Amino acid sequence: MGLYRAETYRVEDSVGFMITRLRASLFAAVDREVAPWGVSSAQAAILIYIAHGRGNRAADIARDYSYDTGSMTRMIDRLVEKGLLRRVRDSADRRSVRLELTAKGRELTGRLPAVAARALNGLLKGFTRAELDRLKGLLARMLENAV
Amino acid sequence: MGLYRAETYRVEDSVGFMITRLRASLFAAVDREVAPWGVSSAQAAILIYIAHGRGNRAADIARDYSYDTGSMTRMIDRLVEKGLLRRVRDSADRRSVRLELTAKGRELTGRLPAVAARALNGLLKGFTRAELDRLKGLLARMLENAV
DNA sequence: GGCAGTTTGCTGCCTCGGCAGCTATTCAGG
DNA sequence: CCTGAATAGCTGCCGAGGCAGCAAACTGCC
Repeated sequence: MGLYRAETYRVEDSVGFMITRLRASLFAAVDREVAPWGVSSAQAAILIYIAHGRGNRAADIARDYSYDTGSMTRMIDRLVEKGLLRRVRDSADRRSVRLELTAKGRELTGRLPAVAARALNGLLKGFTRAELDRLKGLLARMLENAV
Repeated sequence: MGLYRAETYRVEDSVGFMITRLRASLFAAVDREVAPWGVSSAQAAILIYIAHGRGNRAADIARDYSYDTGSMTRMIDRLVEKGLLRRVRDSADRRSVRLELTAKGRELTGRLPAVAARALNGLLKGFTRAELDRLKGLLARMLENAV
């Protein structure tokens, strides 16, 4: 019925296994670069999101990244504590908290996309543009199948 | 120089972002199925590894999954506590701990590959064998680039 | 206006995983 | 045989996420 079958299932042959290792390797590469700046790869992703202006409420980020709102609260706690982010209560919808980059946060965030691009390019060494597009197409189809 | 550039970097366009979401979705699907049996997707991966006989020491698993040995210790703690695994000190090399499935562990582990296959097939709906092979080939090349 | 249902964010509790530091054991070279 | 290096596992500490439960605020419908 499907491409994988229980009887022949091998961990090392699983797309899930490969994806898991790739993710770990990618995050580790970014972490190595941004750790001296006092942030982590996960924190960097949040900062980039806000800087790109795709939304600035915790709920926006949680939805787009399909993160848990509880995780978001604590993630923002850490970023606020580091002086990179500011919580501003929304006067129109008093449930919401608007997130704003501080000057320090903006300065740091400017350097982050280059790190992300470098880490990705490291994994994509030897790839042509067409191969990257093919890969993204396949991954996008898997994501559409995901709930 | 590379396929990704800092100036045009967009999170939603990043292979890293896609991989992260796919991994989360896959693990969540497995978790939903195995949670009633009292284990998690991460624990299931360990059990399958041992059942397949590719090694039965904590260090083997840590190396093959590139896990931290401290994480392994605690993971094994949880599996032992659930009565699925047994620690047996190796008499030949007294530093090592051999891991053995209990009867309960063997019984459970027999059902796990089917769950993994089902979850993967869910994400791969609509994929041909050739497309899966192409995807695995691209991911394998990225893994070779990884440290 | 009032009530039900939804959304937003927070909290406690849990698993997962990395890092650094430690002990015990084994191994390799002199 | 002895010393130094490598290996296996354990521990404390931390960040990351999911889940359930909560209060406050908003929305829609009557």
